[in-house]
Amino acid sequence: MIKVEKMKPKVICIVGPTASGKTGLSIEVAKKINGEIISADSMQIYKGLDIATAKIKRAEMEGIKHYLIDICSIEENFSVADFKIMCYDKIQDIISKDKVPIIVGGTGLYISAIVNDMNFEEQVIDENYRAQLYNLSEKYSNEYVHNILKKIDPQAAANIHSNNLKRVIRAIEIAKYSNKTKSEHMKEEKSRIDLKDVKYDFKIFCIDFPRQNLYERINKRVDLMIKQGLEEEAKMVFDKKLSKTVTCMQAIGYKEFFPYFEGEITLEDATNKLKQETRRYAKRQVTWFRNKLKTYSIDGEKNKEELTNEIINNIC
RNA sequence: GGCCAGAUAGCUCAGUCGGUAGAGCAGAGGACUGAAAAUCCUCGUGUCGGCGGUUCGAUCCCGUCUCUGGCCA
Repeated sequence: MIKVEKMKPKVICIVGPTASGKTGLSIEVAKKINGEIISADSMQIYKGLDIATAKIKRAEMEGIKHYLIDICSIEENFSVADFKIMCYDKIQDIISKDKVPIIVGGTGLYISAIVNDMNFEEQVIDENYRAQLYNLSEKYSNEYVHNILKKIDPQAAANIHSNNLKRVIRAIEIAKYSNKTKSEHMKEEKSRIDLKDVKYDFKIFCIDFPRQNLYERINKRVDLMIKQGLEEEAKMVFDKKLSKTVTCMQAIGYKEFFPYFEGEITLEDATNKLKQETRRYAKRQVTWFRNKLKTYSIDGEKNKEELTNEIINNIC
């Protein structure tokens, strides 16, 4: 008896904390398996944010096609929901060309959205309502807003700490503007994954380093960024005087320089702060990969060729 | 050489009127579904510089030594 099963197309994901060498490795893998690369990086989406985001340069691509880089201007809004739609489109495009999609990036939520086929419905974001909720928290307390959520979605409220205002408010918004609450959405997703009702066969590789080693790489890379002109890029962002809610104001590599531009700290202080923030970010990334994704761990200290072979051996 | 002030967590320091100690920072772990490079939660045992003395008991008092600052020669 031969069991005939329709094979799902394979999609390779290469994840890892910042400065782990994803970019270089992904090029090698793409060359070997006739692949094309989709970036899963919440900041490389934006045009003009180049040095701080360690965006790949044209010359480094070695002819491999890259998608979802430089698709928004700094002032535009972009979210996981947009990413999910676009990324699924690109996956389909690449497969239809008989090539292998390789998703490469460090934004854990973006990877999860793809791998778990998260469902984002059409939704309007009501800035006024959001502001109203923020006002309530200031006027009364975080607990006050948390209590509002408790009434409409107790399960979500139990999962979100009352101080995590951003999340609490979002959960309230979901309940108000969609026909389901947040916890109902999540239940649905879970059952979909349990039924393995996902379109692709995702193979996720995570580049791991001993922490100390990774931190050294980060420190070195920040120094390199400075040499490449990070200060100027940060000044460009600074001079735009954007509101704090604009995405690029959250990127690591700009806001750390602002006190320096204001004359409050030295360049050295700013650089050290930047290194520290990057290290902390890497730690959060590692936590996500470790606990949210089922990854195949590869040792970042091995050379690119070895790693490429390891990946290829594991996808066949 | 003399005088003074220090020496306590990886760092900066607080404190114990004598009952073996705690903040900030650093660091670690965790959460995460439309801002995610964001947002949020949890975690503090260290010969209280060495050696003696006083004391039931010393990180605290006394002596001495070492080291680090400062001042005077």
